[in-house]
Amino acid sequence: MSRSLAQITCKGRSNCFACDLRHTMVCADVSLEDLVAFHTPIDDLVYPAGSVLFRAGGAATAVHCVRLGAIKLVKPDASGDQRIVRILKKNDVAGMESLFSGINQHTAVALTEVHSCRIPMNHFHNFIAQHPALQMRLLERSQETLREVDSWLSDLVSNIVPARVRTARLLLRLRVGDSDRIHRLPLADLADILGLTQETVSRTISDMIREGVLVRVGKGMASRHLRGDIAGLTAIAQREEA
Amino acid sequence: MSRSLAQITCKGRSNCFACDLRHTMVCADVSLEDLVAFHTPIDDLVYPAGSVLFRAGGAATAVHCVRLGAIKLVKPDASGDQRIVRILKKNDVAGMESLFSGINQHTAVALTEVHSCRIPMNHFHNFIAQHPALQMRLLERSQETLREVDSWLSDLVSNIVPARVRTARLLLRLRVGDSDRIHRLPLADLADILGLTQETVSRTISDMIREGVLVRVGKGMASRHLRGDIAGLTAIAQREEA
DNA sequence: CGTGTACTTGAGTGGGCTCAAGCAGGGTGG
DNA sequence: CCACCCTGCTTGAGCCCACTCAAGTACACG
Repeated sequence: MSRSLAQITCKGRSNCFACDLRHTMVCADVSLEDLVAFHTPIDDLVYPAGSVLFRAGGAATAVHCVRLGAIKLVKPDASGDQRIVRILKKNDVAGMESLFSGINQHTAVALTEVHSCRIPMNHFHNFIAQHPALQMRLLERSQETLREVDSWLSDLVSNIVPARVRTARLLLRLRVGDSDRIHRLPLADLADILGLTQETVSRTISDMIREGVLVRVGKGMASRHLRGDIAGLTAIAQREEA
Repeated sequence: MSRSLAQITCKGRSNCFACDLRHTMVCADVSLEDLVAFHTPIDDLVYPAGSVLFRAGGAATAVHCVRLGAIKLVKPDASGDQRIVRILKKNDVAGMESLFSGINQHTAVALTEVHSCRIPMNHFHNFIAQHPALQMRLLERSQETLREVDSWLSDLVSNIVPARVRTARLLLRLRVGDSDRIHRLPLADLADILGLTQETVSRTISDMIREGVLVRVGKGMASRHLRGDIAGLTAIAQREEA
């Protein structure tokens, strides 16, 4: 089993070696030999926007490493209606939360086209068990996620905080990198994140556009981006009545 | 280093061997010998109700294993005011979220008298590094916490859901075991969890008492318990207009 | 017995929800 | 190319739940 790395071209299968995420993802801290043995059953998949990766309540058969695009994790509340609890981007792993329970906690829906590596759950389990360094990495990641969710809780969904402020906070989190471009999710999604109605979010954003804090980029409704006055948004986000 | 276990009586220090939590906590999956070496620097502490175990933003010097009582984790939001993001009970570990960052994410306040084992952070770190089984356990725990927080998000703080419903859901989570007794936190705490005002929570609970879904136990305000009609509360929690 | 803390209750207001109509753009089929 | 619809968004009118402000009560403690 000592074929050269270059030989590992995988038809329909993922190629961890060519992956630019190699050092930040699951694979990091793992030797190349192990990786060769590991990566065999991993599928390299493409999901169109809107498709469902897995559904809450179903058996968790795999985890997905996101290599491109964004995914929303939706959780049904005690009375049935859905709530977005997290958004996954490049480098995130979907399905980790079912690692031990075996049952999906969330429904995962692709927001954009998504490229992901699908790792069968039992395979993943075995692999983790054999690589302590990986365990630490996953633990660290889990804690990161926890921190993220904590601030969603305190920043985004406090009813005590006015809709306008929370919306500004969310928009700031949807920046692409450090630019002033902002991902424009469908209203329904923004509403499901903030716990507001579509109408309220629409009004709030329209107001901001009128004030010039936000600018529509392009003109069609197809444009999934806004341009934002970051300083202005930040002021609003801190309740400084911009 | 082979003194008998019984000899290890620790003045002011914790005694893991006598601990009834031995098999559910950090210590589980670890050999007794390792434990002897490990437990030396662990302090066995008692915090009175209301005291602060650690403060958000400060350096994380230790983790606390809760052996008795309850702790609230409070997180300051982007504009300064505080929000309760989690409640820790027996068997939970406070401070885990600073394991990698080194900085406390939350302020931890004792809700009741709290008995905890204080494990210095660097010590904890070393110990984890040497015990893979422990890593897996911590990972599992971290995921559990994540699940917990997710349902706080979807069940408790959706503004879309009326205050009455959310309050019922929270009360159900504050049951002691499977009984009909319910921990009665101060109004201010309930409000900070639900993202409501004290007045609203007070009115909601008073209504439930009038309807008989809740019953005050004892009479003084010192009583930190209620008795609840679980079926009734469950109905309300599911929006079935009970 | 007075003071403080926690809770209760009331009156009035307002932010965000509901219901509902209207609009834009982008497909699709004729 | 236009007519059509369909989905996503906007905007308005009215209402109601929960907030605000404020006064009042009950118990706990010194």
